[in-house]
Amino acid sequence: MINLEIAEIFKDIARILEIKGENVFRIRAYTRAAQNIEGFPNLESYIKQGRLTDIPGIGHDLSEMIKEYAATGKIKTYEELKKALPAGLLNLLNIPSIGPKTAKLLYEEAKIKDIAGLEEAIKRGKLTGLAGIKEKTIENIKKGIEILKRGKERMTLAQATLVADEFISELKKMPQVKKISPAGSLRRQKDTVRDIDILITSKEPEKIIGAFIKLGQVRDVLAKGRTKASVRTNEDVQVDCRVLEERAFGAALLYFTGSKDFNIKLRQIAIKKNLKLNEYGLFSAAGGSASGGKEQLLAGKTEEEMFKTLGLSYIEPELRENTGEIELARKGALPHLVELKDIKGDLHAHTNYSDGASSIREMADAAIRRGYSYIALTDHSESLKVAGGLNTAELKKKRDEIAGVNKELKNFRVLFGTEVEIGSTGKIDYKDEVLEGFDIVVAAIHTGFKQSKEQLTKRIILACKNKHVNIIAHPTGKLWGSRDAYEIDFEEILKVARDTNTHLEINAFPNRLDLNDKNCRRAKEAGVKIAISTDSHEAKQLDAMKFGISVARRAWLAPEDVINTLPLEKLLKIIKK
DNA sequence: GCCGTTTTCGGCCCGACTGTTTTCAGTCG
Repeated sequence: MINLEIAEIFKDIARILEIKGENVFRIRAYTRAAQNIEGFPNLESYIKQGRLTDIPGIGHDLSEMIKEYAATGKIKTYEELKKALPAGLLNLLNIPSIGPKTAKLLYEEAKIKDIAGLEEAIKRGKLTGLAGIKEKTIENIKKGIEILKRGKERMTLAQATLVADEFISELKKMPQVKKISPAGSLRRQKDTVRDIDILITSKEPEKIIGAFIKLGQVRDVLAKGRTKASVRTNEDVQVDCRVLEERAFGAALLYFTGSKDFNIKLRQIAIKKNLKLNEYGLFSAAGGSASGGKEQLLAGKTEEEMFKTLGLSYIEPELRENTGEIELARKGALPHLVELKDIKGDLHAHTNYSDGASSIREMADAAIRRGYSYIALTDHSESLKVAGGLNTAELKKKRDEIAGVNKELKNFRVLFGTEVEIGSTGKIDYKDEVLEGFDIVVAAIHTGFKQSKEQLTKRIILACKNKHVNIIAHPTGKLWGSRDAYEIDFEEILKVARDTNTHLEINAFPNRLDLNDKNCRRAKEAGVKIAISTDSHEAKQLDAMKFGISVARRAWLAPEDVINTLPLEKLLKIIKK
């Protein structure tokens, strides 16, 4: 996608400028622009409408570059800059412990042009003698190359939650630990997480840090100080731990939850109010050395008082990305975000009729235990043979069994559903008279991902136009770690979905999380309502709902944006086409 | 290079840890 391509270019430009030792603010501008552009899958429509400078961090120059890339596939400034440095040199910056200064030194003083060259130079002892580089630094570079080569991708939110829970439950056992909380992107509930931050309050930081680096899961200690340490686990996950005093817990939580951009914005607000914001608290600025002015702690214990003192209403962690939430917090106009307890049922789940492991009754019981009042059991349709798609005879049997279960259950309803195939031409694989018999129809693409953007878009649009299709499941087909999203004209699909009263799904299954937060926010803005569903293939998996909620909250969804927050009668009414 | 509820020019977030240094630059988050 064009936005990702341009984001990569801007990141590259930033790195080239870093090595060249350019103005740090100019570098930051490119970095920030890259981050923000990544979040605009619909960049083309912004270009068409001449709205590029509406994107935060995009001003005159960068908007020209974006237009240039869209028109010619190249950015002249970038092509020029690239000539200045060997292509492989930027890769050195991917090595932990090597930053722009070191990369520059290695290139200028040792003629190192890429990682292979660096390894060769280390072997031959060519690095010794370079200014500021001694044994320890060389060791760290070697380790850094190792780490890079083992190259862990980001974890899914579910995996990160698991790792963090493990660490937290171990550390909680220490009597010195007062408060403990995950922070960072995990607390912001991003769909994937690179490393894990854990925040602790205690009067005895050394003891905590000492115990932390000795935990069973820890393989390497990357850094260790009095109040802070970084380790890598046996599974190659980096975990950072930071210990502070209790009176700074709110300030620290705010700071370590981020995002970086959010923090910078908050500090700018503090400065304007003549205050200083750091991880220890919010302070009135020192009155200057002449007055011997002491800075005074105004807030720090809780996040709530931090926000309040900054003149903002409380901003939920999932929103903290500096994409407009701070401005709304200033006006007290933030949306009320959907919560797990708002969910009344699951609208996409499988049973042992197709490829699931649990029976109809087991799925119903599991849903009841979670406080739901309905569940749609949406087994695969006939053409998806690999997943045991149901033929007409099997459908009848399933419908009868559901009717029986519904008779037994009070205040709960099992919906007779299906997940149908959107064929390679957009055709649904059950006939209309069969589709009519379902309470709810979920449609999805499981084959033919390699088709062109136009074809894939057309398939989904045709599915939306089918009068029996209520929900498009996992609309972009992304599978974390194994399959990229297929390309679709999302804006076009949103229009048709809205006009045909078709709903899009947040598939809450941990390696899907599709729609993602950004697409989902676009859907809300376009007036498309969302279903959050787990796609469970076993009763226990209904618990994945919480990850779908995370996506929804990051997408700014309120309960009224989500159809399965509705009671059954209203739900059935609203999905009618 | 971006940006403005003090500004269209002059600012631009802040601190811990490391390794190499005798006071700090580089890296990281």
